[in-house]
Amino acid sequence: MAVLELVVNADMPLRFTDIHALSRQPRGTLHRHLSHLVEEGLLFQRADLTYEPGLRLLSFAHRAWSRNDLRRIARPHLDRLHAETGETVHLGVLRTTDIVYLDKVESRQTVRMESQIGRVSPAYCTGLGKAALSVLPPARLDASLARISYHPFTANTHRSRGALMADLDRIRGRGYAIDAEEHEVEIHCVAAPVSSGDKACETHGIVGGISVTGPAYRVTIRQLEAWSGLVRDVANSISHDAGVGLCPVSAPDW
Amino acid sequence: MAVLELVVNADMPLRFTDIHALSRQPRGTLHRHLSHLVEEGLLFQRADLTYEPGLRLLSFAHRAWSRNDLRRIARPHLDRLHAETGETVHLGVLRTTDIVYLDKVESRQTVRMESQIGRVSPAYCTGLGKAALSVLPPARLDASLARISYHPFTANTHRSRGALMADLDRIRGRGYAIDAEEHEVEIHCVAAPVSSGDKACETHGIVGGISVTGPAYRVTIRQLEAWSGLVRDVANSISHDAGVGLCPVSAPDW
DNA sequence: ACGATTGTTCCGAATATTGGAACACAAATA
DNA sequence: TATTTGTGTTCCAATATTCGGAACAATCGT
Repeated sequence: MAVLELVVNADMPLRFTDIHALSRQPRGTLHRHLSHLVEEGLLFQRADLTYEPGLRLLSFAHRAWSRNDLRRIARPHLDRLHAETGETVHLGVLRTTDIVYLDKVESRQTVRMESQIGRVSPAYCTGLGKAALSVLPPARLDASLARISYHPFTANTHRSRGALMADLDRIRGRGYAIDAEEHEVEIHCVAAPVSSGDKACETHGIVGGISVTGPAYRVTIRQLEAWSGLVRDVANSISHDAGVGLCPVSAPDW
Repeated sequence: MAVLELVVNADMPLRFTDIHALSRQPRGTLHRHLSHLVEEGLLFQRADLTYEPGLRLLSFAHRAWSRNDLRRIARPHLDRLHAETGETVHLGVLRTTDIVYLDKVESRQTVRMESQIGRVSPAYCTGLGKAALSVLPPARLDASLARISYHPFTANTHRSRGALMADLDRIRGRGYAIDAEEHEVEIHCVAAPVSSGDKACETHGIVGGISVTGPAYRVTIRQLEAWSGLVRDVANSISHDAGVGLCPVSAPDW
């Protein structure tokens, strides 16, 4: 898995020696690992002997995405939110320290829609991420915070656990999070947490959020706060629907 | 991997016992496998103890898709083909016996675009699949054909290796494939093969295709044949670009 | 032509996986 | 309430697999 992650996250096809240098595994072992991954279709070996992500990853994701309950439940709400704001709307889910984008409704189709789905962004400096962190039970929050490294993407990015915690307290109080160019410059965002399943359960249970994002020149902080109530309400609707649709012991159909 | 495939391809979250029955592995072994898959984020265990595809699959696919060379190269050509025909255009790649959809340009945005990417369809009864099979070197073609089971999706679906082979011969002769309701009723399609990399190489080298698809009432067989030359030419352009862009020993940038 | 680099194969030693059986818990049944 | 059935989890010795150093080709650079 470490090898797969390494090759997939690279920015270009890697040769055997490149992977060898990065993974620090013995050559014999590494070679066998790569062969297995290629056999399984998780990696693809090109004619020039470089390795790149395999097609099977795509089909896995297609199944994962098209089946996803939260996404299915949230979709009409996202559409509504987009209709009322006119800006880009995201749905994301927390995965330890990162947010994975599950769905998107875009104002203009200039940037291709699916290009964002499956993308991963740090939780501590995005609206979605901070909203999700704010509703995490203490145990899981600690586990996440312990693994964060505070990379300063912009001048506004939180630089310490303390700063993040203070922000999370504010977010818990208001029920929504604001990202004012913390991850990308010229980008503003307002987000609210979505939690599926029973909150009673400390370990399981999906935590995520929805957000409205736009360029800073058009979407001012004032505008974000005007939308904040709406975003929070829509997020609550999704949480509610997700709680209701909580798979009631459904048996497989065979 | 067999367990992962099983859970991902199911139509609903599976319980431990369901997977046990399907996989025929001893309970101890299966339990450990599932635990490992959950640890790795490839599966997710819900509060009701059922298993569903994990989020990590999405992020893997995002990387795989956004980096994919063939897709990047083909995109402008697909746009051109769509502009000239006005119908849905697909790009797909052959994976042993199946076609994996890599990209899509749709006439109307009614059906969501990304819903198809990563989807898998049988090669022997789709235009894309037959086009790809038609340019496969004999060794690889045999390997693929040996693993096909001829499920009759419609009245027009090929039912035997012989029928498929005869069709492939025609396709080789003309340079394009026609799918007249072989996979789905009321759906017509014309496709042409794309082969990236050096054809000299027998084992490596990507084989795929592009297609124009539409409802049978609007896109008649006559219409398909009118488009066939265009589709073939665009496919050749993509093959050419892919051959040129054939990664010339590029070193990683670190 | 020569050494350096790269990809691949081999095989005994070390290790992790296997799977049957026992365990814990719940829900259903008597 | 006692008993049974079903379900998820843990344990551990036998076993099969992986590990990784070293040898082997093939290619590249000079």
